[in-house]
Amino acid sequence: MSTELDAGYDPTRVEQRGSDRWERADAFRANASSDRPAWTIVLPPPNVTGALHMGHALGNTLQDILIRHRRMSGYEALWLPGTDHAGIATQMVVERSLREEGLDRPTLGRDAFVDRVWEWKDQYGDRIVSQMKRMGSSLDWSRERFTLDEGLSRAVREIFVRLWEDGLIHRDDRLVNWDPVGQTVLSDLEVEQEEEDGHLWHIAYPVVDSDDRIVVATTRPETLLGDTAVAVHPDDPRYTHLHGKSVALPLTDRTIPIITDPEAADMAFGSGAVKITPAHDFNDFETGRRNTLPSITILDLDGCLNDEVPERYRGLDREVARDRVVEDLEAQGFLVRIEAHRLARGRSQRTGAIVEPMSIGKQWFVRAQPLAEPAIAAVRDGRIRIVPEQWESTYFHWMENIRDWCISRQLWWGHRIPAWNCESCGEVTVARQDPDRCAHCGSDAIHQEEDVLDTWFSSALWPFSTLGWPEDTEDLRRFYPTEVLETGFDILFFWVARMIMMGLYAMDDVPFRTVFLHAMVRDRHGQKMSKSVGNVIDPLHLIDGVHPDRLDPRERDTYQQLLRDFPDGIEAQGADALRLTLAIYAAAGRDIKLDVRRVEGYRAFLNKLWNAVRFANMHVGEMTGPAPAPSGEPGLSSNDKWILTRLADTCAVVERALGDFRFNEAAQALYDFAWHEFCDWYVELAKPVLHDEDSPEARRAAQLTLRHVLDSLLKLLHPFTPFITEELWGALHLAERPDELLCHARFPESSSMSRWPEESARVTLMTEVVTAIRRIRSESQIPPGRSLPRVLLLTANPEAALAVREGERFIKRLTRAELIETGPPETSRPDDAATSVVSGVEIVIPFEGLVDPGAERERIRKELDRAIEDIAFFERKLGNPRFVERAPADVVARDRARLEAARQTRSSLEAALARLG
RNA sequence: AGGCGAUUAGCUCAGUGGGAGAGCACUUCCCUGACACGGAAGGGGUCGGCGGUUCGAAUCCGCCAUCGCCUACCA
Repeated sequence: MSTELDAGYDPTRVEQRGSDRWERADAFRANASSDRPAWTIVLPPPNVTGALHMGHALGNTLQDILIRHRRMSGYEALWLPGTDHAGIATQMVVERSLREEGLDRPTLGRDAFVDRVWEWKDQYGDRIVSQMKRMGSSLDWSRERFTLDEGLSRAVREIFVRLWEDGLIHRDDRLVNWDPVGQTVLSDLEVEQEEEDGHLWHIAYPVVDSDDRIVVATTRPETLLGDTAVAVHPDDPRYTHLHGKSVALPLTDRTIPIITDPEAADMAFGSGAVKITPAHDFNDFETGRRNTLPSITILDLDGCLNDEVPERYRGLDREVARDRVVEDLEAQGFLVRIEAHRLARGRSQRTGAIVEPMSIGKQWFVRAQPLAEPAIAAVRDGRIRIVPEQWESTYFHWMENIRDWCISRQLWWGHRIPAWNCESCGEVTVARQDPDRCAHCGSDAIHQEEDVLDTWFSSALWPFSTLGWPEDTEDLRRFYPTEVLETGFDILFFWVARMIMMGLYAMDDVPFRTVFLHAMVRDRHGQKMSKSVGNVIDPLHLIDGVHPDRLDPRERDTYQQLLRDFPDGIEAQGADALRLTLAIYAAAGRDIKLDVRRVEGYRAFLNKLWNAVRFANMHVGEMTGPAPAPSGEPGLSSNDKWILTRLADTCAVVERALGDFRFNEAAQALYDFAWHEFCDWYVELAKPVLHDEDSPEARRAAQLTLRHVLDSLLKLLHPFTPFITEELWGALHLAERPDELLCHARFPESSSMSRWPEESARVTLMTEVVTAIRRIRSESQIPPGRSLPRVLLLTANPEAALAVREGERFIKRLTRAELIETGPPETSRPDDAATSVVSGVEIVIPFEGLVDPGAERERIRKELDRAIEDIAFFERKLGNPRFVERAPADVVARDRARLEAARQTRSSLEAALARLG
């Protein structure tokens, strides 16, 4: 362990050392058999294919702050990591690499393909894991899990069978969302609605046995080929005469009926008539069911038109077919008009493909409503709290209108559905153990369902499957329910809501007590980060630095905005600076517009902290061991008491803020205390004492205060900036045992800290006097090198008098004053002097050739104007009888005191002006 | 269409009932023995607009404007 600290803070070195030290000590392994209360967070498992992005960085930072705080506060803290197999994403990645080898999935076959995915996972799957370690996340890697590992697969199977047995899983042939690129079904949630510019085509359908035509409008003219009816409202007078008739479907030789349906047709919209395509539209599907219409599927799985349509459209992609259909309609006189129209189109979240509503046979669904009811109750009665609270209404709204969850996916990478279809009797057998024969007829002609389960089905079990469920393990008993679930609001429904449903179903207890939803990280202009926009900020670029020349040319597009803002690249800021930035940005309920320059600002803060510890080390370097509060030290000065009091106040703010997920408030309080109170004032005030060999008691008290404050400060900061604090704490030799680590030290408690309000008030007043003198120096342009031969500090207030007398040597030092004279306001003072008043203390600085009288008159007039404004303000306020009557007594008293002070200031300044002539 | 949120210093943001704050940027001065990733001092805001409640409003309520986000089956 090095005692000597480098002159400058180098995050890269510090963080490497910190990681090594924690890893060697196995510092974050939770002990299930300890007698401390358990406190658990499960890490939202990132995709194995993923790379660390700002959302992860933010989530990891906030979770690590919570878990480190609890670990240091006497809890058995477990933060459990793992990754998610990410069905579609991973399968796509591996298929892409196969294509590069000239292979494809079908030729490889299912088993060989799955083997390839596992190979890929073993090779690349730990990228995100090592990136998370770089963030300083204090995860218990000994408990790392993967959604497809053996234990979790058993949990998935068990829950599937239970749900099936309880009638909560069923099969149905409904319209589902088909992703023609991913070649799989998607749940409603995985489809993103996107508004685009499109058209509305008005098409005339000729009525059979009549010269009449009925005009329908559509955004998708090609689906006309699958129409099986035209619907009108039964009460629509325009169409009464057509009830019961049929139309000849253009471009086909089919005739379809005109039906009446009050739900399908809206009289007020367009022509009031609507074409019905049951096989390719969710509404039309329902209309079809209500009216027992046939359903004609016109698309194949690739999104191309199939043999149900006339020959000239077969095999065309739907987009191409659309153009041809429109052309043909126009040529044949069926096209009435075209309007521009905004429409929402569903796109696959994973592949970006336009999703087609279609039927592809029986799919597996979870009946969501029975599971949702207890999940709603858990939030409503407060067993689960959602932070920020505003998300609760969103949660309730979704849960109360929840729809069945389609869980089958036509993929190979995932948990294969544990269901066997019987060729003999057609029944399905769902079983915990792979069956040999059909449970219904005993036939051995059974084969397992080809589909796998939605990845979110396995992640819904994460809070208990990772702890060993369905086995009754020690971990499960000890660490479930978990405490906090921290994630982005964008997966509130995908994941959080489903975990609540599954946790209550499987464990009969909530999976976590608090849901904390963090904001989205955007670029500095508030734009969502995206590769195509080129405004992505990679957390690792901030941590390790980035130089344009070292960027892969292909990555330049992704990071073009960063390269524009920082043409010379960015220096390594370190994980600590990034974490502190994110913590300070993380005000509840607001998006984060990340400005890289702010990271640099917080890195500067850490450099400041580093140097403060270097300073301390020079003066207390010989001391080792714990640094208890020096409350009873005989030499304890008011300055010492002041900083100890401010420490206690800061600690209280941190405690309250962390308990309430107000990370920004806690971090900001520590920043202000460390820099603007400890470094700016205390260290400067302590310097003369530390150098003073003649007052050993005072010197010792200052040394002990310095150590204690830094010890507490490093502890308080540790959850935010773990690396640098661990390093500095080591350098100050504050450990009880040589192998003790800061991450295991005891977090400070404000309740056990002493406060000295009177001494603190005096020190605060002294600092105000110092600032006032410096202001005169600066505004009167007295060169910094010149000392002030004489300064008078005059006050009628005994406490203020005590403060300036007590602080005399410090005021002298900090303002370069050679002589301080104190006294009552009656004291005679020279005519040629600069004057200022602060907190009832009149500051008089004789010119001695240093100050220009004209400029000083100017300066005093400005200060006088402010005093006069103040007097007017408070006179007006206190002159209002209703204010004096109704405002709280302390507010009135305080304003009276302020008025009195302002009047005194005025008379002092007027007198000073008079003396100047 | 509905719901939620935002609008505070040039930029990015804190601040929820008692005289407007931070970081960065800006101006002046200073390489003083922890730190120039620094120090000292300073300039800059009718807190989106209009009404209301209150002794008192950036803060609570209503309306409007602008911008986001999320839900929704409008052909």
